[in-house]
Amino acid sequence: MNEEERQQATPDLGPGYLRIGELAKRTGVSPELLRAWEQRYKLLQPTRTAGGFRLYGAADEARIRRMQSLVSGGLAAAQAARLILSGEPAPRTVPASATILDEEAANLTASLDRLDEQAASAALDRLFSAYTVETVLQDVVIPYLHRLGERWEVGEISVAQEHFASNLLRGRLLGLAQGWGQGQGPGAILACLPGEHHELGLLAFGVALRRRGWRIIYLGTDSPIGAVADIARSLRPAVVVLMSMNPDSFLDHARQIEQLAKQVQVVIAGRGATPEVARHTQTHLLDQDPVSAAGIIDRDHSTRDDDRRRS
Amino acid sequence: MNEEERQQATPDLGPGYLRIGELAKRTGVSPELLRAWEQRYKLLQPTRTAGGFRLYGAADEARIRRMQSLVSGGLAAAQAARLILSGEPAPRTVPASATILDEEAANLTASLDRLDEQAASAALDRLFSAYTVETVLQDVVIPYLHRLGERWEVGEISVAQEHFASNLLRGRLLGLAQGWGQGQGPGAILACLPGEHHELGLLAFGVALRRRGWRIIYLGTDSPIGAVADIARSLRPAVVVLMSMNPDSFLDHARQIEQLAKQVQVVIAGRGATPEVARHTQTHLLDQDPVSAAGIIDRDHSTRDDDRRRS
Amino acid sequence: MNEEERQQATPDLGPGYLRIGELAKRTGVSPELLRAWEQRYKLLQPTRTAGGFRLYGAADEARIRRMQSLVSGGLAAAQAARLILSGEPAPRTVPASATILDEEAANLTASLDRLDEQAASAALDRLFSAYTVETVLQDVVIPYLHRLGERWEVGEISVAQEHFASNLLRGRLLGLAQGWGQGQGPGAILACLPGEHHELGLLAFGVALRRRGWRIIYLGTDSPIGAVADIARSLRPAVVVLMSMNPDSFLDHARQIEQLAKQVQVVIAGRGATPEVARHTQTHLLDQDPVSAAGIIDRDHSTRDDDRRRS
DNA sequence: ATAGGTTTTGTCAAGCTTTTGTACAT
DNA sequence: ATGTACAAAAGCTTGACAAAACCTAT
Repeated sequence: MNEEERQQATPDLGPGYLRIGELAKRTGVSPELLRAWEQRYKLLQPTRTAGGFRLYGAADEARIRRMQSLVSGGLAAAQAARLILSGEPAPRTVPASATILDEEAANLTASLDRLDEQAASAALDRLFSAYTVETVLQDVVIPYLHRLGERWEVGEISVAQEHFASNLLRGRLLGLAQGWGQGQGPGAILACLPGEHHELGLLAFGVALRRRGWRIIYLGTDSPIGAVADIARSLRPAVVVLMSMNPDSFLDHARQIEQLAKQVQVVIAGRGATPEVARHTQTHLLDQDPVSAAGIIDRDHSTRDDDRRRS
Repeated sequence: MNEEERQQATPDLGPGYLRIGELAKRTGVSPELLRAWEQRYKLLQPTRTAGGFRLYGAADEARIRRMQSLVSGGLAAAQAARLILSGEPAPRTVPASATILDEEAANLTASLDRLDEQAASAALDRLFSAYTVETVLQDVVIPYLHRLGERWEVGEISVAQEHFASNLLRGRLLGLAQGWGQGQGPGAILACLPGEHHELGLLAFGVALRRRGWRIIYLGTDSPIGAVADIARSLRPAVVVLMSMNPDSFLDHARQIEQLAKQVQVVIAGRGATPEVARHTQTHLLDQDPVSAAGIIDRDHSTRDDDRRRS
Repeated sequence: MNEEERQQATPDLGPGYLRIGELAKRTGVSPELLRAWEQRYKLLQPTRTAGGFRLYGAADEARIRRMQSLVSGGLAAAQAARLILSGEPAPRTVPASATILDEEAANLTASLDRLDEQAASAALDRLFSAYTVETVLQDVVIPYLHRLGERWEVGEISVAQEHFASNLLRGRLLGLAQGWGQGQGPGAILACLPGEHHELGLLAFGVALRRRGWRIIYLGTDSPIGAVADIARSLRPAVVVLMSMNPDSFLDHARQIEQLAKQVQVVIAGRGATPEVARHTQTHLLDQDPVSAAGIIDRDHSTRDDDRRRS
């Protein structure tokens, strides 16, 4: 049974539709205990079938969940029941959490390794709800990608695992990227050089930059310089970021890049972006991790802006 | 047989065209069970051939599928049938192929009603990953909050349910709000007037405004005007937004608000923000839903900005 | 009288006047059965020669073909005949109010062309909130992608526009894909062959298949067959889908694919998947649009499942 | 928690009828 | 060509049954 069906099956009206077994399965409270709570505290008053079976409704389910949360919060069952029946709001308990970061990071690695999408997504959810996007990217995602590359090179990991993990992370990053073209902030065009198909780092960079209020125009993998230049001319972004893992990629298109750099600020990134390449192409070099890089670009731009205003 | 032919073969009108074997093949429910459901629950009322063979129509097929979904969702057959028969006033209503938006929205409501945090979070996850933040806020969250309020007034919903839902949604909105003070965009100070404890609308507004690149300084519920004014003086935001559900709240602090409005653009929002209040306090009125409101504020600000540049 | 003579003996009484034997040969329905249908259901009312021979026209042939299609679609003969005689033109599933659909589709195209992320996202939101996922994919996204390809070939569109649009759509599809590895349904491994970097079609297929309850393991672009095989061995999916736009891609790996096809059902798709390739590699061919293809795979699997259970 | 009894629900079987494609005699 | 016959396939009704789920009470 999949989740949607189960949820569909819970209409929020009327007399009661769930038999005790299903209610038990849904809430995790045993049928015996459900009957006990009914008898002892009158917590529930299910309707009955002609034959005598109990039938519970959505309100009953809510009451049970409330009961669970109160009891697990330390209240005695009788008190919890009284509280619920009196209609008082619950004192909410806040589960405090300590250093989940490393734990969840390990979790994520393990989940991705065994192609368990659900577990990996859950781990990412927990991470994103406990830490800032920047922290998760910088301390979990990027390091993970590095290790993924290394493990792949050593043959510790199959291509399939690598693909699976990349695709899942790409999906999450694109989720964070949603709407990153909106707004009034400075614009940035992001592109991978022709032949380059690794885009996760660039995506992470884009997300981090967006978080600082920038407007992102994302061209993605394998983008011809000419196309980037066209767009740059019409959109006049504050910066163009070109990424490649291979230095030769940059050198092969050195002339075009240099040309582009005369019209707009061009920044090069990725393992292929070396000081030498930057010198050759008259561009700026970005060799930090994506999140720091976004910080630097942002700072740079604002100070330059400030200077302009001052003068 | 290909798909089109099969669909062609299922006209959705009239007396019925499928014999029991074919219906069984299509739905995966055995002929015996189909007859049992008919006899026991009157779930189907097929027409008959002269010789007595049952003939089913598309509506019957839909009913069977609904039945399957409910039963696989844990309902007992009798209850599932009752539900289907009760919820079907029109002979031919919409087949359950609703869009994900409606489906998940209904899902969210049901989950929140029965205090099922996990299911509610999952529904929100699906919504946020399938739709823009703006759409989810405008078409799901805000309408839900309205209905929540109405249902609460009518007593259709318990205090616990209302608290549960509010807290969960607040958590999600705060998640979206993460890092919203960063960046270079125009700043906005958001605050609820003293005594005002409803902040969800204001949060949604903040999120929408952030998505347009603004920098949000959020003071939250029950904020003294003096504190707002202090911060406004030091941070010089482009706009200050004051919210309250109660007109008197505004009027009680009219003088302070008017004073504040002389130093910075002040906008009032919430059900308590009436044209009269705006006139009294020399402020601007924002009476749309939070997402549209954010759009208006943003547009206003950029045009004013443009004008300034032009002049 | 031999065949030729018989035909010669049939003077042109006008276009399309057929005697029963010829009609039988054309439609594959035996003369006896044709007469039976005429008598029992009045399905046909052929004119007669002076000697009493039946003469059928084109309309009769059409009726027979319709009858065949309906019957092979599961209808009983009597019902099929009734349907045909009732004179309705095949109640096809009509796309609801095609106007909004087309309008928003045009909107989407325009937005994407001018790199307006916000507008494009909004258009997609409206589409997804008004129509089924299947409808939007089949009637908007897939056609759009086709046109995109064509326009790109003709040079009507810049590479940058193509990249931008692809990335945005990919983001949305991945959003819909969220959680698609979960659940209990049959599993499918999806991969593009080595060298193939177009994945949007495959993503759409995955989304559609997920909507039917399948569990998706997505390997994405440029996946070595070896990796696919590894995973297939350990996960034992119900089907493996390989996609490529280039027939040579398939042929280059024909041996590996054939090997894989011995262990698990392999289906090939994409423009490169030709009947010839399928024969060569002992795989099944999928040449419909992604959404229909998902339907076919799903039906195939359930019927095969049924058969197995029955035997 | 267990024991002993009841309800619910899917499945099966027996004996008979209808439907439908095909065969045969005139 | 016609009309009738026939047999396989598919269906109908009634009745029964057993596993699963549920009840009460100890």
